[in-house]
Amino acid sequence: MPELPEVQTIVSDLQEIVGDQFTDFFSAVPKAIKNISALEFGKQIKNCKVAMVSRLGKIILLGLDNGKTIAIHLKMTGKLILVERKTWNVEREENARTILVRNLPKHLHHIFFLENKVLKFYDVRKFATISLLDKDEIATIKKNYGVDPITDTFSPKKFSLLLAKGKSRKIKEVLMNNSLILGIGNIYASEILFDAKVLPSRKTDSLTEREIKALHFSTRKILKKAIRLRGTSISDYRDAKDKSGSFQDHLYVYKRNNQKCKKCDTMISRSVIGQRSTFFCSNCQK
DNA sequence: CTCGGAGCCTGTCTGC
DNA sequence: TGCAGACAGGCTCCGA
Repeated sequence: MPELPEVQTIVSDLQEIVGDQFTDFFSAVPKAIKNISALEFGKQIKNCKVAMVSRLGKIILLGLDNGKTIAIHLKMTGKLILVERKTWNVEREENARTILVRNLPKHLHHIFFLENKVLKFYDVRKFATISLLDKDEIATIKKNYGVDPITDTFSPKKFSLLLAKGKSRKIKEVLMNNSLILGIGNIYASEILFDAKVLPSRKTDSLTEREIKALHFSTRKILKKAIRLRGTSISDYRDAKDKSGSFQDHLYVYKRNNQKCKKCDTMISRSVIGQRSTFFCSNCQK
């Protein structure tokens, strides 16, 4: 579901829980908790304060005051919704738990109770994961991860080097490869390629200097615009306040196959690259 | 090593 | 109306 702009939006919303303290944790789908049992996870985070909320690629990181970090990956359909604690209209934890467990809404799989807030974790397809990591484990993930495209480290020169590492693979696969560039998923890959006027099936080693520059520029432009618009809500993405983003109104190609290109009236095409649907304008993109 | 394909899950939509 | 099949925002694992 969420790509970099959506995760970034959620991370901004979650700044509200910095300084707040976990009081309880409930999981209806314990399998989603990866490196530890749900019970142990709950025990370990109990009474910990949230020291910081950040993002590593598409992974949401809740840094705790005991040095550990809760790492949440929303995958396709994960949703984090933050509500005021008083919304539950109960005074005691036990009451909240009982009421919740008895009337658990569909797809609400995990609940983080904090002193002032409740963080609800929904996930239709059960792909999303939660882990509790120490500093070394975070470092290992970082080591295998590429560059974050909205940071200054992502220079045109750096981008060229990454493309060279991508060898003769298709440009869309390289854009979506997290060991090279972080956070670009299926929606933004198609949109970036349209903006840069490059066909998704082009091999990286066939790209001209000018096209590489355009791709670098469009990557930042599209991602930043999407962050400004608080993400793309195609079906079920919502931010942590349960509101839709609005980038879906600015899509040029994604899921617009058999509709006219907004720039040249050519029909938008769909193909499959790396098992993923790919959308492009065969006239605008070369 | 790289690559393509299956798999994880559930829901929705399409076409027969 | 029913039902099978395709498809969905991500990523990992497996075998060739």
